[in-house]
Amino acid sequence: MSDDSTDTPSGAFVGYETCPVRRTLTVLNGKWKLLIIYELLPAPCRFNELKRRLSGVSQRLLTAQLRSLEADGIVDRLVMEVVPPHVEYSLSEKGRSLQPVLQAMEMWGENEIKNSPIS
Amino acid sequence: MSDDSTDTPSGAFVGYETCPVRRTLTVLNGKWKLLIIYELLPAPCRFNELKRRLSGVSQRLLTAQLRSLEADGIVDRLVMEVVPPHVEYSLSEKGRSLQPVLQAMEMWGENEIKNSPIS
DNA sequence: GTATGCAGTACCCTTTTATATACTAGCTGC
DNA sequence: GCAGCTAGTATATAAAAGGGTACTGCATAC
Repeated sequence: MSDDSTDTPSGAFVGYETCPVRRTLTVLNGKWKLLIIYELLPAPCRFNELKRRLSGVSQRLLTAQLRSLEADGIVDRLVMEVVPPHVEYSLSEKGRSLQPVLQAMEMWGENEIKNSPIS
Repeated sequence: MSDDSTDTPSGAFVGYETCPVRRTLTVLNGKWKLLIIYELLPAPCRFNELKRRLSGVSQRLLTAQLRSLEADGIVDRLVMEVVPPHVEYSLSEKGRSLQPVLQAMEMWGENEIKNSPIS
């Protein structure tokens, strides 16, 4: 693995520095990230409640994706030093600014469900 | 492996039948799918040109994701029986209707690049 | 005759995601 | 005392997705 200037961080698309869509997809790369943001849009949420609402994610993966979103400044993590532990996840301003993306997906999905219902 | 009603197709989110966002994310699940749609938005494109423009995808994966998008009715595949082979990929109406999603991502990415440039 | 382009397929390997379990630490409820 | 709650970490294993490269068959280009 040579460390030349064409290398991109793990999971990043070539050209993510200058292409807006590639940049966005690099940040949102991860199966659960958009869903996490979607669940946090209406209100902050604690870890276990988030896990229940996502129904299907393991705590291992949920932790990893939350940490990644936190590192990218999308999600804020507020730890209250009480017993039992209380950790609240919320969207940063940067995270909330993704709302139009989620909204467009929601609209497209609504149309899809109407036109091609599953059962 | 029991075949009860909670089973979902491979890659699908629990609740994709009724939740619009889960439904959209299920269709768009795949690292290159949104980027493929983005590249096809302005004009149809042939296989190898698409591969060059995506720069980073392997032909194996590009084929697989195009087939999946075709199965979901997002992309149309037009084969011209000539030598050398000429296969043109284009967006269906359903595919073009994803433009607002890409547009929202493009706008978010533009802002990101402006506020946190990489180099 | 060798090189290149097209649109893939076949084979193998690595990374990511999924599942499952055990463990932490203090507090509450029984 | 023991179980259960919180929000994780650690470990192991397995399945799924992603990635690299060689190869095809026919045609044109050199």
